[in-house]
Amino acid sequence: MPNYNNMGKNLTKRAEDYSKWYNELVVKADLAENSAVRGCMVIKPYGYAIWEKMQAELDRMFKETGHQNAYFPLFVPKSLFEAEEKNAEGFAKECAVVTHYRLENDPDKQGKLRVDPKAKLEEELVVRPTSEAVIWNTYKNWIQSYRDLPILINQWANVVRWEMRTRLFLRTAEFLWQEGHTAHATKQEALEEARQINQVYTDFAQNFMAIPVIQGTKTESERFAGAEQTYCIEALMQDGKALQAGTSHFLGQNFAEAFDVKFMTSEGSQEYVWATSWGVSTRLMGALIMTHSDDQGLVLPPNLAPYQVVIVPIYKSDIQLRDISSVADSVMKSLTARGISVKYDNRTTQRPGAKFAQHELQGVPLRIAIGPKDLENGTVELARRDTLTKETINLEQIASKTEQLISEIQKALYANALDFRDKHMTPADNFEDFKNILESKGGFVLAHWDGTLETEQKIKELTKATIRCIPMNAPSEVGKCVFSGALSKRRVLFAKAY
RNA sequence: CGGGGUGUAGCGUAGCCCGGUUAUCGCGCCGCGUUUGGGACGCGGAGGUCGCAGGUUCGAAUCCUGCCACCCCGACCA
Repeated sequence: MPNYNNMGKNLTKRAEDYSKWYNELVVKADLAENSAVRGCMVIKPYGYAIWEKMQAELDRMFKETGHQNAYFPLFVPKSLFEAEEKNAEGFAKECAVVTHYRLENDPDKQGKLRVDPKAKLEEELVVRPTSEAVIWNTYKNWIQSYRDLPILINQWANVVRWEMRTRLFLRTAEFLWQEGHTAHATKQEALEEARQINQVYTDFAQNFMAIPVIQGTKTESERFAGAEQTYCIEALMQDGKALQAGTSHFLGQNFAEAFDVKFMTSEGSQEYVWATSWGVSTRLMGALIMTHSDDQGLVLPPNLAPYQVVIVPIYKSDIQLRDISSVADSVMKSLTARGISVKYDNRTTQRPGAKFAQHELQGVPLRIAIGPKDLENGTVELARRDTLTKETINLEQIASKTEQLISEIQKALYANALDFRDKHMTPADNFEDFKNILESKGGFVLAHWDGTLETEQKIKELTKATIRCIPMNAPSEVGKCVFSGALSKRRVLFAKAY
């Protein structure tokens, strides 16, 4: 059993120890914990149930846009991995590599095993940090003609990136994600695919997770290794730091050239195919936690909650519990009939106060309490997690009221997060202001940039802020670079980032 | 991999500088009873190779050396 004592109460959200707050929240809300394996995490059942909700919705959206799921190997032979140079270079420093395939008894240490030196692999296997290499090597055999295109495939998988420093959900050595890999006959079609997925991610984040995001493109230095253009969505966390929440890449013909994937056009000529890849990961759960949580714990948008409503009985005797349970049962039936997910928490081992605290910590959107008074009056108590307010309503109203509140909460969470985000999106027209804003209130800073790598790096050096994206729908506006003073056509989005 | 910090029961900790009975306290856990509309209370109980390995000493959680793990800051990154 998790230790719920003093949970919530201890979570104080101060900027300087935000990471501690965040880590505690994750562990205490029973979502995940550090594993004994370096840099990896254990996703616990409640956390995984949230991930499953996300998967289901994304999967639905991908299929609606014509994609299919498939699965490719975990291991990438080194020679395949290095085929696309930029990509290989970009990931080289963080690869786990399999070099042997057998252990044997250690002759020097009783009962211990050692790697069998005779079992060295001819060619090392890289544990995929991403699957472009294996997939393109496979696509090569699938594509001959323009009639074979497009290929629109998504894979749900785990990947490994041997990061120096890890952080629950945000940056773990192994993480779960989906990665889409598509092949197209024309550049235009591939570009449209990358943009379409960016829009899918945006809709998902905003409508489903209630996380407002800014759509944009990455600067060259922040682009995915091997991509010609990277589209992204950027979200703002409550501590004023930005988080990249999802990316889709237009890969040009780089991978097609590297893996020799050609097709014959309807005119009979040979051409390289055009590619995209895109992904979101369990990092999105980090975004969820850091966007909506408060000092009482997690706050879940109803769309993502493993159960949207919890019913807590309050009773003195077994007979009372029986009566309450029969009311709870009919409430559950009427809610379930409307597609609302409900859990009846009739554990006899916890008292009501402890249950209230636990469900708040776990972010259950609505709580219904039924006690002796309610039995007498034909009422129930309905409490909202997001506002922490309670009201007593008549039993007959419960289903309609609950349904209404669920959609209200979903909207309210988005509206609140959007309000916070907008209040932390500040224009800056000179470097002094720029620095001050980053120091004092944080968040996104909208500033003119001269478009050079030097300026981008210099600003990063001086302020730790990076260009999160060049916003997609930004109006063009003539101005001067906040750092160099050179001419600029539009503002870009700066922030300190995770 | 560089800088800083921390390892004592499931969790959080006191003790360490200045070595000395049976290692402190809270939570949690187990039993019994009373409780149950916001994290219950009483009584009783279990639980520890003080991160690991050496060394100094009559004696080490405490001092010394080495190693390991974790956390924070940097570099890197979904």
